[in-house]
Amino acid sequence: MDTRDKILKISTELIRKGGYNSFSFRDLAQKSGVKSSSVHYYFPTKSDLVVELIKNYEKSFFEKLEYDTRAEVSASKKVLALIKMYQVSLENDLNCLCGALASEIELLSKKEKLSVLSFFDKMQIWIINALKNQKLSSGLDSSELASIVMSSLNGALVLDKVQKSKSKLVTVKKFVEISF
Amino acid sequence: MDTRDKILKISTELIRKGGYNSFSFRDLAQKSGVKSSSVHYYFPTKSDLVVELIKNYEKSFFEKLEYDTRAEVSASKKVLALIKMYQVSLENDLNCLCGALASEIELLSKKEKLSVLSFFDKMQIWIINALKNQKLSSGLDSSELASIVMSSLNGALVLDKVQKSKSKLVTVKKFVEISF
DNA sequence: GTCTATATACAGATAGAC
DNA sequence: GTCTATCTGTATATAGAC
Repeated sequence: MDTRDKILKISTELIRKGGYNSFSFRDLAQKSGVKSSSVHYYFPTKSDLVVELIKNYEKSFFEKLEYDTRAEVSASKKVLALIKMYQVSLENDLNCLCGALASEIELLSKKEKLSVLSFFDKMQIWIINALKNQKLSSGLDSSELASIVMSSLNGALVLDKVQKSKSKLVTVKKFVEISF
Repeated sequence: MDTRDKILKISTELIRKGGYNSFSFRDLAQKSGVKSSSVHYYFPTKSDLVVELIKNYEKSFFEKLEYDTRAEVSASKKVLALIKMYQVSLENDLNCLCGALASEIELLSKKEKLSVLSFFDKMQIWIINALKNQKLSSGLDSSELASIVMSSLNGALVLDKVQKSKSKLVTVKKFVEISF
């Protein structure tokens, strides 16, 4: 992996652990084996770096999701693949990148905000699409159910990192299994 | 309000907007009309300040919740009062204090972590208790339903601040209304 | 209880050599 | 592409006067 990719990888992980203000160019420099001026060579400002890393995250997130559900037809199996991705995050003690940034959305620049928004809009569309033409046993329509899945998934990941013994992600999984 | 209370109020709001690292003692000083050394007079370290403000938040949060549900007997009405509190947060463009801190839990000191944990443990107990002896139409038991409510509530607040047009909190409300 | 003044460390960012 | 060196500003925190 070249220096640029190392910087992107390291900074993504740091945001997922502690948010936007939890790391500096010096941290990135040290962890990627160069000096901070070299980090600025690739990414003039922190905002440039963050915008790019969100785009990368979005791309690889949905590519993986598409790949993992390429053979699935049932709504439940598709959504379960999404949940699985959150469970992998939890196992690695990582937040969702955009979830972490969303909780400090007011501090972000316009471009950063729009990138975070794009991620969640895509996720919502993906879930709604997965639920299409599916008989739903609850009293919610597919768009509402998508909302609940998305909210609970993002909330559960954050809470499971705090309340280590009570897996809320597992409960979301059960909820999906019995709802559709 | 005296200086100490001002500092607590201001810092709570700042964390709810941008997290632990989004403000400094100088910010607090400026906004409360004193110098930063005076902030240190009340709270020697930032951690001292944060631990105290979490405790205050927890106390007033559950006092309000108890007060708002003092006359309610139905599980649904009780949980709706909790949801209402999140909706008020959203209207004021504020995260849940402990939600904001939870998403950067790894950066916190032991005492801070335990304070955040205490808040969510209390909330979980409160919801489970509200659901006690309630007939549930979904296939989840009361403790599982409490998990879903808690996760979706915390997730929805964060997401609603990003995706302004799609109120996920409203959907959580609808979910609770039809579930019990 | 609030101040001035300061210590020490670190932030984001840039100039210019190699 | 990476470096050294540096600018300017800010961070947490403390000493000591009033």
